[in-house]
Amino acid sequence: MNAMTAEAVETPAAPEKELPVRDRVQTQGRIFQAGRALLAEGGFQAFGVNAVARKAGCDKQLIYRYFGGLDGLVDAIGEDLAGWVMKHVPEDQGGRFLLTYGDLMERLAELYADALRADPLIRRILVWELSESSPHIARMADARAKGIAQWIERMRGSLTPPKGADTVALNAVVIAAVQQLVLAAETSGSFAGLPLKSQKDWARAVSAVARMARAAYA
Amino acid sequence: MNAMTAEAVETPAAPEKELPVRDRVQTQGRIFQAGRALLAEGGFQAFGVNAVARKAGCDKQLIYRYFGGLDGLVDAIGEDLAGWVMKHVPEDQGGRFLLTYGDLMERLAELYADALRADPLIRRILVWELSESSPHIARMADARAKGIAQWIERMRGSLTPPKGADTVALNAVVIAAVQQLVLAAETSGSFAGLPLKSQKDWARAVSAVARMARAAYA
DNA sequence: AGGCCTAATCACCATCGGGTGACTTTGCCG
DNA sequence: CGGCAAAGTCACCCGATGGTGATTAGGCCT
Repeated sequence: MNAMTAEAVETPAAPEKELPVRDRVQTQGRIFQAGRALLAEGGFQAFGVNAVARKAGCDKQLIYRYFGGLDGLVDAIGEDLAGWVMKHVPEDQGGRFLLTYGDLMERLAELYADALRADPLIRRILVWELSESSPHIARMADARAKGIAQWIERMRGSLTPPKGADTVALNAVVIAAVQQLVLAAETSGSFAGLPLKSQKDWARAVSAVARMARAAYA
Repeated sequence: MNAMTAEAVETPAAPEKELPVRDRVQTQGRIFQAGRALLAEGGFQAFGVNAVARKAGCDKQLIYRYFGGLDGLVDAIGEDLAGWVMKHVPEDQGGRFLLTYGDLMERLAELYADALRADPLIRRILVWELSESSPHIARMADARAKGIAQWIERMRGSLTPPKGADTVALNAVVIAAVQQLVLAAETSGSFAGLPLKSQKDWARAVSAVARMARAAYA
């Protein structure tokens, strides 16, 4: 600090030093975003106190102070993602009329695939959910399941499924297929011989899901 | 060591000490099995040189000597699992006739679900594949994809799919749905509101997949 | 100016991870 | 018996991790 008296005055424009902000909410925000980014980029493996602090450009102690540790940070991120389905899956019907329950399922597959493919963070969290079972994760999964259910409820409108169709199970299957395909695509770029890279690949995959969903309700 | 002269002779029956085996192949086997078990129980997170050595009851150095490190061990395990699909999915038709392509897909879903549910190790590896992409993992995934393709080829016999059906994509979707459901069941016990615990739950889920698969080929 | 609250950092701890070189034991073979 | 190669163990190194107590530095208010 005393070195600034003589020579540092020659560079008054604060060259690189990114001085600490000394603003609690802003620092909280930086930590939060660092956590999100880290999770989105490297998954839960790259997620740790030290890594987050490094990325946020502050001391890890602050993570404990402001979030009560990693668990608290995860909770905060999870809470922020609670309404993810509603936020990221549009409610309109994209100009189409949903005349049948099959139409609805087809649209669900499309939208869900698009939403997942557009959001790295949620993909990582989905994988995380498969890797271990902790309270936070369970809560997040639960919130998402409820969100999906609500979304379907809203989109359904007055449509009624054919008698004898197990809509809960069929919904789950459609969602499961889409989800697995998207997750697998990230690391391997294909699944069971089906390439999943280009936009055309995805059109093909979604079309297959749609065909099955539609047929199941015919 | 010199303490054995006077007092240790009173316990000649080797009470607890599990002396080292000094048999290379057997020790290799113990390491191998320890790796498998560790992977099956705790997933790739619990998998490490120290953990394997601990479980195998030997020094970790031997892992480097006999397998060339963790990577080598993973390769060995992966190689052993190469023909997994063929080994664990029966070839017969369980007394049924597969009259249509839809029958085939339904049977595929059933068998694949059973096989996955019966094998913790393969489930962990599947999750691992979603979590990161390393050469080993890629090789394992590839081998499995080929195995599935071969199995279908064999089961198919002389059945021909309807014209206009994208069999590769439809296969992938069925496999994807089953896989996601099985993996999700392990940690959360349900998926998108569909419970996946009891045998009845599974019958319901597989039935939904089967209905969709069958319908898609109708 | 002095004091005070608090944001932020520093220094440190124990632990565990992967990895390596030197060492000891054992059985076998001439 | 002597010795030698193989099986196995020990003792380290290094870096990174989660976690904590003490300390510094900055703004604000009287």
